Formats: sequence, structure tokens, C-alpha cells
Amino acid sequence: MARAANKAVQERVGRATAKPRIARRRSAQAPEERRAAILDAALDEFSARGYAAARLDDVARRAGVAKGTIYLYFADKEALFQEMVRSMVNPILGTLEAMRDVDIPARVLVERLLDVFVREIYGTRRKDIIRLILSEGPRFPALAEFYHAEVIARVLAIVRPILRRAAKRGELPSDALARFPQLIVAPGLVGILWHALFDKLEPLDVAAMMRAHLDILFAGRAA
Amino acid sequence: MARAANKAVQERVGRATAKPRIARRRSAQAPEERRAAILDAALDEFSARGYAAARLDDVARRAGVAKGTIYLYFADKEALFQEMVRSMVNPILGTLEAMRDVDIPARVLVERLLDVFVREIYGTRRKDIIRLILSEGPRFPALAEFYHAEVIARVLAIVRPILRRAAKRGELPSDALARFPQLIVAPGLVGILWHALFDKLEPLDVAAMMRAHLDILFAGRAA
Amino acid sequence: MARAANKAVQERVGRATAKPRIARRRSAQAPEERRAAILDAALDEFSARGYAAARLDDVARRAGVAKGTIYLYFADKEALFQEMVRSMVNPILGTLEAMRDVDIPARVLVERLLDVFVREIYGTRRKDIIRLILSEGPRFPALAEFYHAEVIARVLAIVRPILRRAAKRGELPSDALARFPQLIVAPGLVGILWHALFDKLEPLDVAAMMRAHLDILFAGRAA
Amino acid sequence: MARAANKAVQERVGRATAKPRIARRRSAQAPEERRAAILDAALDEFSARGYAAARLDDVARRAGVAKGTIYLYFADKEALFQEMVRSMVNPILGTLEAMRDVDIPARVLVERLLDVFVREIYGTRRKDIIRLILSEGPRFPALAEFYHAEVIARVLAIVRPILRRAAKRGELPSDALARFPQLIVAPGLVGILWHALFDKLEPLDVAAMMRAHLDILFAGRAA
DNA sequence: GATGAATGAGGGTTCATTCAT
DNA sequence: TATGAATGAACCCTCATTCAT
Repeated sequence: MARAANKAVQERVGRATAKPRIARRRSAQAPEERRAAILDAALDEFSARGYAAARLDDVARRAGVAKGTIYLYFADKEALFQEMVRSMVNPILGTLEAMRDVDIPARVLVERLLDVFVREIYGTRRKDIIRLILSEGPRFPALAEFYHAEVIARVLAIVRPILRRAAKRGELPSDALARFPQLIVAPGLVGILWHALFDKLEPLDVAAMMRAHLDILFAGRAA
Repeated sequence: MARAANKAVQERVGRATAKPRIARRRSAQAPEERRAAILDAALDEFSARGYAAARLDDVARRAGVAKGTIYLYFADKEALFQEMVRSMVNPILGTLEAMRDVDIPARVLVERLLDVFVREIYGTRRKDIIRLILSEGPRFPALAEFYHAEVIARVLAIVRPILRRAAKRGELPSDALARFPQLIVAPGLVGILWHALFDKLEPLDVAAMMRAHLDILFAGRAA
Repeated sequence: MARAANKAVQERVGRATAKPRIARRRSAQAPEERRAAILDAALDEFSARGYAAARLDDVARRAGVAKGTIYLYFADKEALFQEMVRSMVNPILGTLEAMRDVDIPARVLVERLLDVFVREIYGTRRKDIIRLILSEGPRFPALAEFYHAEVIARVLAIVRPILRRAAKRGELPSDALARFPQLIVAPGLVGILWHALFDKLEPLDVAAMMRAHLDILFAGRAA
Repeated sequence: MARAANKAVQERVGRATAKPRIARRRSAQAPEERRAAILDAALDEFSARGYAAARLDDVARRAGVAKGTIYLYFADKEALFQEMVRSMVNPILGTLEAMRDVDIPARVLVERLLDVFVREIYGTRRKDIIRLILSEGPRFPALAEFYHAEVIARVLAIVRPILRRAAKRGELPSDALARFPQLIVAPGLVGILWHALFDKLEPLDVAAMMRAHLDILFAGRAA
């Protein structure tokens, strides 16, 4: 008759009566730590349920703060989401910046990219950020723009000239990669998505796949 | 810094993320009072319309709280209903408990029962609780069980030995009452139901009826 | 994620595709039979769920007619309910009429009443009608009026003069019963309600209770 | 007589039994068309907003039906979602089945796959289905399983033996593709996701990218 | 600042009623 | 007359947001 469980009811009786327990400071956190804790919790919840279905209640509980506290640090749910994504993306921007104007062999570049991907993205919670961007991006154009401008465009700007040069020098079988550098990371996306969707059904060794991918990209060329 | 709600990011996908902009306390009640107000309103609404037809909206309005507030105190409509019934029944359980192991003449016992009924049940909103239990009980077996275990069975346990003894001693015309103590309260139910159904058509003096009932039960015996 | 079961889904696939099966007359019922079947089903459903929670869909299915067919015979749900009650009550009105102007000993009268109750009400689905009137009456004043006028008032009109006469003649311990003839049927109500609520927890021999009741009413008087 | 809706009985308890007074057919569609229209609208809405944020109200409006109509065809929102996905995926299963036991050169196979992808998936609304599966899959394990079993696993089963044979025969630069046939479609996913996220910022010629991809896969080999 | 009780708009779902067939 | 698909108002429940403490 009732939709919800009614077993919880008895445990809730007098729930309102419980007197405020003594003092209970959550721990004397610096504001920056609180913010970080909230962002951290937000990543977990948004990853697990998606933006729309995630509940700020759960974020707060997971972060160990009150629901209202979230609003001291973020304007609203959407701001929390977007800032969370940005906060995860920002740290890698420096790394990208550092790669500008390098002149390395294409193979080394690609190897490094794939390696970074496996270690810094696929091996961390950043893979969930990627998934969130892919899933929610269409509803958050600002996020998509941000990600494109700050990550995609930059990586392409770094990678493309190197690949072009390499193609011209005959270090690559063709100019295909220079024209579509997206092909480099494509297997990375497959890895992330496969992991989230099918890994329990059919595990996939993403690192090995990336190596195989490398083999193909530089077919017949010496390492 | 924490509050740096990225206002540039406002290209919301239209209506996809509407936000409530309200919240105002209607009165500064203690939680226990709010709970009580809700239970009180629930009794009114459930009594007037029955469980299924009662609307939580009306309960909330009557209690002077928002609809959502009800869910801070009760898991769902059914929990509200059951806890409301229990909260009305519980106070009398102590009284019953106090009557255990008393050894009083049957007539005194019955007089007291009828008196308690008239004053504590028929004369209060508890008569509506009885009506609700009778009406909705079949759809809420847990409630019926609760009421049987906590009230009916206990009253019978108290009353039966006394009546048996009285019957054996010849203080009663027969053992009829000892075998069916339900007969004692039967007119009480009639009183409650008549009141709810026919009182406007043909008033019934329930107190007088209970006295007449007593006359019959102890026909010819001295008070 | 979904509130409802999603197991049913697969069985529903193509539900809309199923082509109208050949002809299928429900059986060539006379209109009066259809009406009766609907009323019959309505009694079952209203009894089981109460007025508000009963679904016309279920009534239709149980009656073996289409949902729309109900509206060919009854204006709406409420009319169905009220006419259903009336249709169950009407047959006994004749019996009552037949009892007018009889002059029989009070004891015989009461015995007959109790006997009729046990056989014609408690032993049949009419007990469910009584329960419905008691439960839903407050929301259907017209029904309460009807029942009071057609049943209660008539029974009282028959019974009261006989009891008065008997009291005057000393055939009764007191005038209690003459003043409150409701006391005669009070145990009947208890029987009906106990049956619906507590019989599984603690069975009650209603027929025996009625005999015990009779014992009490005519305490010490010879049968 | 049957229709004798007792009009005298109108003392409704106020608003307790309000009655809808509507109903108008919006168009005389066959059930299968209606179902299709709803599925169609559902694809649009789920694609645009994601599962959680999509509103059945909008689906209904877009399909040109009333909200309740959806429930005549689907058990609930989740069933609608899952059946929508399945209905879009099912048609291609036949195509896959037809490809079993073919023995064609690896290059032809891959060319055909990529071509089918561009024409049948990327060029149609099926690309939105893929996105939905990728985005919502983690919350709908049944869907992920279905898609894996019916599409992924079958495609792999077809493709892998052919690639293995080709690798053995030296028709492929290495066994990389045989071990990770996922690499074949990886750029396809990139195409779908890029289209949804970045196409307005930086258009991507997916068909050309697929040809470039093919170049890389069969580097130096003749077409 | 931090809290969490309170708010009420929103949305999924049900079902009495209608009406084209 | 009978059907049952279609309708949409109504209602339970959720949860982002506010604000008194």
C-alpha cells in the first residue's frame, strides 16, 4: 500500500526529540579543506548517479558537512558541478602548458600521451571526470567549451605541428594522424567507457590495448 | 573565494534546471509540537475522509506546515496514519497496565470500564481513532494486530479472570459475560458508530445507554 | 530507480500489437444480469478496499465487462456504490415490513432478531454491507439517511412498542431495552467487526456470543 | 432502468469526489503508430536531457498524446527508456546476424564496418542511442548487459576470427587488431561524442576521420 | 561561518470518466 | 449496446534552496 518502506518508521520515532548533542565540531577544517571535501564528495556522487540524479544531501553527508554548507562554497548545484569538473581538470593544464614548444619525435610524443593517459586519467578518478563531461556536456555547454578550450584545443595545438612535421619527414605512414589527432586518444575513450559499462561482463586490459594501439599507429616503424 | 559562483556559466539548457526560490518559517515551534500538530491534523483529515481519500496537502495546511515538512517527521502517508493511531492509543496503555492484578467486584469493574469508555473515548477524539481502526483495520493488518495485542487482549486479560470469579461466586446471572467479555463494550461501539452516522437524524444519549446496559448486565443485582 | 516493478515490462512488450481476437461475446447476458454482475463485483471490491481505494477497472474485470459498460448502468462510481448498498439492503425491507403489527413476546422477538442477524447478515455477504455503511457512511450522508430511514427506524418502530409492552408487563428486568433497543444488536456489530479485524488473531464464536447475549438480556427469565 | 442514476443522491462531501470531465482523441492512430510516436518522442527527450532530467510530460506532448497514454504502452519511465533503446538497437541485430560465418578479407570487413557505422549509426539518430547507452549505462546494468550481449559480443565474435586469420596470413601489420578489435570502432565513438560536444566549436569531418583511421589500420597495405 | 529544519515547485503515476468504433 | 484506448486532473513524494539559530 505504501510505496516506501515502512520499516524505517519505527527507527524514526522521536527522531525530532533527540536533543542537540554536545558541541560536535566536525573537526577544525580550514575553509579550503572543506571546499575540497565537498568537491571530492561531489565527484563521487555525480559519477555514480549523473548530474540530475545526484542529491546534494548525499554530497553533504559524504563530505561530512551540513547541506547548507555547500551553499557557502558554491552558488548552486550547477556551480558545484562545473567547479568540480574544473577543479579536476585544472591541475593537468600546467602539464600541458609545459609541453608547448617541445620538439620531440612523434612516436615519443604519442607514447608519452598514451602513457599519461593510462597513468593520469585512466588510473585515477579523472576518468570519471571524462565520463561526466561526455555524459553531461551536452547539457552544460559552458563546460564543453571550457574543456574544449582548455584541454582539447591545447593538446591539439601541441600535437598537431609535431605530427605534421613527422608526416612530412616520413616518420609516419601517412598524414592521417596529423589531420585527425583525435585518433590518438580514441582508444582511451573506449577504455574509459568500456570500464564503466562492460568490465564486469568482459574485462579489458586497457594498458595492453593502448600498447597495441601504438603498434598500429607506428606499424613497421622501429620503436 | 569559496563563494566565487561562476556567474559566467549561465547558459542553462533552458528550463532544465529550474530552482525554487522560497522558504519562510510559518512559526517557531519546537519539533515535538510540530510533530504533534501534524498528528493532530492527520487525525482530523483521516477521520473526515478516510485513509485513502485524505490528502497530505490538507493535513499540511491544517497543521500549518508545508507539504514536505510532513516527510521530515513521517516516512510516508501510511507511516503517518499508523503512527497517528498509535500515538492516540499509547496513552491509554498505561491506564490499562495499572489495572492489572486488581481484584474488584465485577460490577465495579464493569462500571469503571463503561465510565472510562464514556469519558476517555466517547467523549474525546479517541472515538474517531476507534472508528478509523474499525474502518481501515482490514487494510492495515499491522494496525489491527497492534490494537488487538495492546488493547483488546490486555483488556480481556484483565477482565476475564474477574468475571470468571464473579460468575463462580454467583455475582453474575450467568457465565455469559465471562465467556464473551466483548459484550461489555458492544454498546460502546454502537455509541461511536451511531454518533458518526445517525446522530443528526436521531440523537442518542450514549451515557444513558451505557447505564441502561449496566442495568441489564447486572439485572436485579444491587449496585 | 523505478518505483514500479520492471519485471512486468517484458511481458507487456507488444501488448498493443495483439490483434483483436475473434468475436468473443462475453456471453449473451440480459441487461439485468449484467447489472447484477457489476453490483456483485462492486460489493467485492468495495468491501476489500473501501470506497476510495476500489478501482472501477477491477470491478469491471471481476464482473466480466468492459470498464465503459459500468457507465451504461451507473452514473458514476458513487452511484454504483450507493446503488450497490441499496440493492443489498432492499431485499430485507420486505421481511421487516412483514413484521409490522405483530404482537409477540419480547423474548421471541429478540430471539428472532438475533437469529435473523446470524443467518441473514453475519452468515452472508450482507455483513460486508454493514461494514461498508459503518465505514463509509460519514462520507455518504445520503446512504446513512437511507439506511436509517429504511432499516434502523423501521426496526426500532417494530421493536420498541413490543419491548415497552413487555417491560410494562414485567417480562423484562427493566425498561432499559425498551429505551435503547440498540442494545439488542450491539453484539452483532461487534461480531461483524471482530470478524473483519481480529478473527485470524483470536477467533470469536459469534453465534455463541449471541446466545450468551440473549442469556443476559433475559437473565433469570425462562426461555 | 439500468441507467437510473440516483440523482437525488448528490450531497457529496464537498470536494471529496471531484470528477474529470474530459477526453478527446487527438488523432486516430493505430496502436503501433502511437507506440512508435512515443518511442520517438522519448528518444528526443532522453537524448536532449538525459534519463533523469527528461520529463514524461514533454515526451507526451512531443508524441501528441496525453501523459497517461504513455502508461498504456509502457510500465513506467524506466521501461520506456529501456524499450526505447532496445527498439532502436533491435533492427540492426538482423544485419549482424547476416554477417556471421562470412569469410572476407580483413580490410573489406573493416571497411564495411566503418562504412556501416558512418551510414547507419553516425548518420542517423542511432548515434543518440549510443550516447545514451554510454551515458546512462552505468545506471541501467540491464541495458549495458543487453547491449554487450546483443551487439558488442556479436560484433566481436564475427570480427575476431577474421582478424586472427588475417594476422596469421600477414595481411595485418600485427595481431594488435585481432587482440583488441575495439580499436576499430574507437574513432566512431570519438566521432559521436565530438559531434555532441564540440561540433559547434570545431567541426569534425567524421567520415574523413574514418577513412584516415582505415589508412592507419592498414598502413602501407594496398586497399 | 555552519547547521539542518522547513519550504514548495516539480514530476511520476493512478484512475474516474469519456467517446469513437 | 458494449468496448477499451485515451484523457488529464489529482496526489504522493523528492529534493534544491533558504534562513533562523
